[in-house]
Amino acid sequence: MNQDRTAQNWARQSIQAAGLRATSARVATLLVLRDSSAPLTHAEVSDQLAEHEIDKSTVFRNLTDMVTANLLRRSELGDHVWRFEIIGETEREHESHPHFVCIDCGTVSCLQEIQLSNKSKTESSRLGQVTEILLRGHCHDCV
Amino acid sequence: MNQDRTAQNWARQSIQAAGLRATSARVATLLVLRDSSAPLTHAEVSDQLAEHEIDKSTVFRNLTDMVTANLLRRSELGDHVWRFEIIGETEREHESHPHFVCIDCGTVSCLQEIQLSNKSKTESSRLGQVTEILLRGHCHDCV
DNA sequence: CCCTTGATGCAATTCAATTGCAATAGTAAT
DNA sequence: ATTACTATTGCAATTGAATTGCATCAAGGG
Repeated sequence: MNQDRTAQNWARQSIQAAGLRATSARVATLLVLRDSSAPLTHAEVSDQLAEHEIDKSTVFRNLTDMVTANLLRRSELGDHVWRFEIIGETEREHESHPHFVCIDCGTVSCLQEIQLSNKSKTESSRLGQVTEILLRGHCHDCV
Repeated sequence: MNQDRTAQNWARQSIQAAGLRATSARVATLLVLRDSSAPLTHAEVSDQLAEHEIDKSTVFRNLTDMVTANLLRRSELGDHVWRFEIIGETEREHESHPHFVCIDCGTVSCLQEIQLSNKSKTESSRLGQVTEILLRGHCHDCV
């Protein structure tokens, strides 16, 4: 209970800090994702929030709003379903570090510094300006 | 013309070798993908085949059939759209080359070889086995 | 407490993906 | 070349997630 109160305050503050109104639907959404160890699909979040009688279109809009506000990350694991997960406080600042996504469990890991070899840098710069590097594969827990 | 004939024979043989009937729709589909320097979406393939009066559901079924038959690779590059590309003869089916996706116009390009620096390789291998590398950014046309 | 404006619920819509089925066409056998 | 078998096709219809319109509601600054 006290725990819940603390968590709610945290959620409330996070949401407001991101410039959004701290509605009960958003607080509930954020807490669901906070308590999940893996990214959740829109449907999974919706299911969990159904008991709170929150409409799925509201869930959808809130998820995308919070992605825009940089509270959540939306990722695609290769199965054509969007998944959402909390972006940790510490990583929120530098948004452009490389990520490793496990295509089995969906876990997203942040890499400190990924460098391309010089040759690869040359080749990719011919195409454009690279702003994001994403590695996909199987994490050690899933292999 | 002679060129076309040769290409058609190649397509025909590839399809039959994969255990499928070499229908004109499949030959045309395979040639479209063969002549593309980047993976194409189902819609893009369909558009190109519209002049041959091939139905989009046929295109869809053929694409997935050829994926199953290991002639094509279906991949998801983070924008929630399936793309299809030829699996090169020399490529093993589980390996894929890196892609560059323009986050403005959505254009996808294939890269020959992207190498991570040694340090980065070490760091990523700590997390798991990397099977796919994806670069995102702004292509020259969009900057 | 009021007011403004963002957020919500519900219904409706969009759009790609997918399926059912009768007609058609590719292949191997004759 | 003809036949027979069945995979494949075209078309229409369906599915289902994603998305929007709009009237109503509520968060939070003043």
